[in-house]
Order: sequence, then structure tokens, then C-alpha cells
Amino acid sequence: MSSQTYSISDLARELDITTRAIRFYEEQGLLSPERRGQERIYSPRDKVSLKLILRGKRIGFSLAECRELIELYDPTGGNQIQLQTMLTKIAERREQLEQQMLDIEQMKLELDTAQERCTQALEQTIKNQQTVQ
Amino acid sequence: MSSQTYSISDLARELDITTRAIRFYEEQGLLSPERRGQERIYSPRDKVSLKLILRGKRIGFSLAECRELIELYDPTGGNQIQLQTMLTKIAERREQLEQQMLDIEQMKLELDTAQERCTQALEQTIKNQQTVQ
DNA sequence: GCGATGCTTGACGTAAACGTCAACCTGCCA
DNA sequence: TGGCAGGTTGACGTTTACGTCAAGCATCGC
Repeated sequence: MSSQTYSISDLARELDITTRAIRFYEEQGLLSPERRGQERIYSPRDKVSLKLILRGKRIGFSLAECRELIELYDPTGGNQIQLQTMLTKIAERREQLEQQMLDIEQMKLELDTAQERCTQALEQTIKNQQTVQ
Repeated sequence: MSSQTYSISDLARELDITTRAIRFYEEQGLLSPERRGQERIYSPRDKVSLKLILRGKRIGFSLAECRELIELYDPTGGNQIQLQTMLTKIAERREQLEQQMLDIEQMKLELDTAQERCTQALEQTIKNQQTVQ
């Protein structure tokens, strides 16, 4: 029943990133895996953090922002003021996500019109072709 | 009824970016404003492009991706093959946006749990305070 | 005429996020 | 015991997206 562990290349393979990237995230304070001698040993929790990083990157978060999110994940050693600032940060992130939702909706609408114009232009070229024939 | 124009600092002020950034976007092929002598003269359409760039950046698009989106916006000089690839690209972007939606939803859920833990930890410190008193 | 304002083009600097070696350790297997 | 597979730490290179001067042109008000 010992909890599972991963080597760095295990995670790299599974999450489709390079080992260099994983080490870099650690260097930036987003991960702190155990060690067996020199070797890094990753826990399921590290894996969760990595997935969170990748999700964050997909929606344009910087590594610093991702680190904040990871830190928000456990309010250990939190005195009252720290907990309050954490709640503030959470609220800020929430607003950011709302804005991103709006941006994505808008982008979709623009893709709609772009697609319409494209298909119309395409139909036009086909008609012209038929005329030439 | 002459259509409106803007100077570079007009747009910079209004969209809250630097003139340097605007010139950089032009350098990267995302804009191509008119000129009056040396001076750049921006049209409402340029402004739309700029807004699209800013939207794109908010959801993590690179400038190259933003340029593609802008190019998708007018299918001029489109031969059949180009129009087909444009439609393909539009579909790809759409998928990307869908994925981002999912990522944002997931992030929101994580913020929910983080917030819950925070508030609970906060309540705990308050209780402890009362006990001390 | 002239100084302030606003525009221009370089050219170099910089932060973020890794990529790409190099050189080295280490356990294991033929 | 030699070598290979997989791990480690530097250190330097690279791309993206601008920031930050510097030096120069134009024009407008006094």
C-alpha cells in the first residue's frame, strides 16, 4: 500500500514534456520532490502539481502565476494575514478566469465570421471554375 | 463622413499599451497602418486588430497566432487551396478554445477548494484567538 | 528664430521559459 | 570489468515580446 512514486523520465513521458522542463519548474519553486541520493523521486502530488502547471500554461499563465496557484493549494503555516491575502489572490484569479471566458467567447464569434467568409469565398471560386469549364 | 483615424499615441492611450508595443506588432506583420509622410495613421480597422491582439494575449496566444487570426479575417486573394487551409486553421483554433474552456472550468474548481480550505483555516485561527482571550 | 512636443528609425538590453550541450556519477548486466 | 542506460549539475544559447535609450525630423506657439 506504499504510495506510488515516479522517476523524472516517467513523468516526462506520461505528461509529454522534457526532463529539462521539469527540473526548471523545480528550480523556479513549483516542485520540491523527494530525493534518493541524487535522484529525484516524484509523488502523486508532484504529478498533480505538474498537471496544474500544464493547464495553467495552456491558458497563458506564467510560471510565477502557476506557483502561486500551487501555493494556494495548501494553507499550511497560514497566519491570519497570509490567509486573507490568499483569499484576495483567489478572488483575483477568479476574475481573470472570468475575463478569459469572455475573451474566448468573443474569439469564437470571430472564428464564426471568418469561417463564413471563407466558405463563401470558396463557393465563389468553385462557381468560377464551373463557368470556365 | 471621412472615417476616423488615430495617431499611435491615441491608440496607446486608449488601449493602455506602449507605442513601442504597437510598432513591434507592425514589425511582426500584425498591422500595416497608412502613412502620412513618416507618420503612422491608424484606421478603425487597425484598432480592431489591436483589440484582437490584446484579447489573444489575455488567453495566452503568441503574436504569431494572433497574426494568423488577423489574416484569417479577410480571405482576399484566396485560391482554393489557401481557403481550405484557412478553414483547417479555423477548426484547429476552435479546438484550442474548447480545450481552454475546459482548463478554465477545472481551474475554477480548484479555486473553489482552495478557497474552502482557506476560509476553514481562517475560522480556525479566529477560534484559537478567542480561546486565548 | 527656437524650444517644446510628438513623431520617426535604429540599436542594444532584458525577462521568461526552456533547449542544448558537456562532464560526471551509478547501478546493473554480460 | 567494461560499458551502457538513466540520472545529476553547470553553463551557455535561443526565442518571444517587448523596454529603454539615442539621435534625428517636423511643426506649432510665442
